[in-house]
Amino acid sequence: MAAALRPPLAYHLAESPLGWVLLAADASGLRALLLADSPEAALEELAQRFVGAALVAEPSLSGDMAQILRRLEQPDSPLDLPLAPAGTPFQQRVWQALGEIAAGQTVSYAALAARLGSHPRAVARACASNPLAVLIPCHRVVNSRGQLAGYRWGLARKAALLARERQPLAGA
DNA sequence: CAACACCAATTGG
DNA sequence: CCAATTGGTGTTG
Repeated sequence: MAAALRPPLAYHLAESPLGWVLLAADASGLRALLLADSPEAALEELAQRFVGAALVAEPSLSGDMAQILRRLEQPDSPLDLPLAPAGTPFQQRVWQALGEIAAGQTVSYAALAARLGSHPRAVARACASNPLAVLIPCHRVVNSRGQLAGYRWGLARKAALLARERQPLAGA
C-alpha cells in the first residue's frame, strides 16, 4: 500500500510584514505555523513536516489567521486557539518552558537547559524543531552573550520579532 | 534495535 | 580565535 495515509491537514496562507505565514490545523488544533518567502516555500516545508498527509486549503481558517497576524503586530494581543504541536516529550517540555518567557524578554540556551535539567545543545535542537513559529516564542532564546544565535526561519525574522516585542506599549 | 551524522551552544586552550 | 565536548533527534544499516 501507499505510504500511511494520515488525517488531512487544513491550511491557510496569508502575507505579513514578516513574509508569508502558513497556518495548518487539524481536529486537534493548530499543528504548524510556518514563515516563508513564498507560498510555495511554505507549502513545501509543510509537506516535508507532515509527510504523507493530505494538505487541504481551508479559507475558513482566515479568522484564526487574523488573530495570528494581529499578534505579529502586537505580541501581547490575546490568542484564542488550541495549540497542538507534535513533538517528543522532551520537545514539549522545552516548548512549554518557552511559553513562559514574557514578551520582550530573552533567555539563554544555557539558562533554559539548566531549568530543564538538560543541555544547551539539546535545548537548541528542540527549539529548532518548533512547529509553531512565533506562538512558541523560540525567537526569545539567545546565546549566553545575549546575542542572537540562530533561527530556523532566518535571523532577520528573529531580529524583527524581538525588535517588535521591545516596542514600548505606552511611551516609556 | 544499533550506529552515525547533524546542530539555533558552551567552555577551555 | 579554534577545538573538543555534550544531548537529543532523524536517518540508515
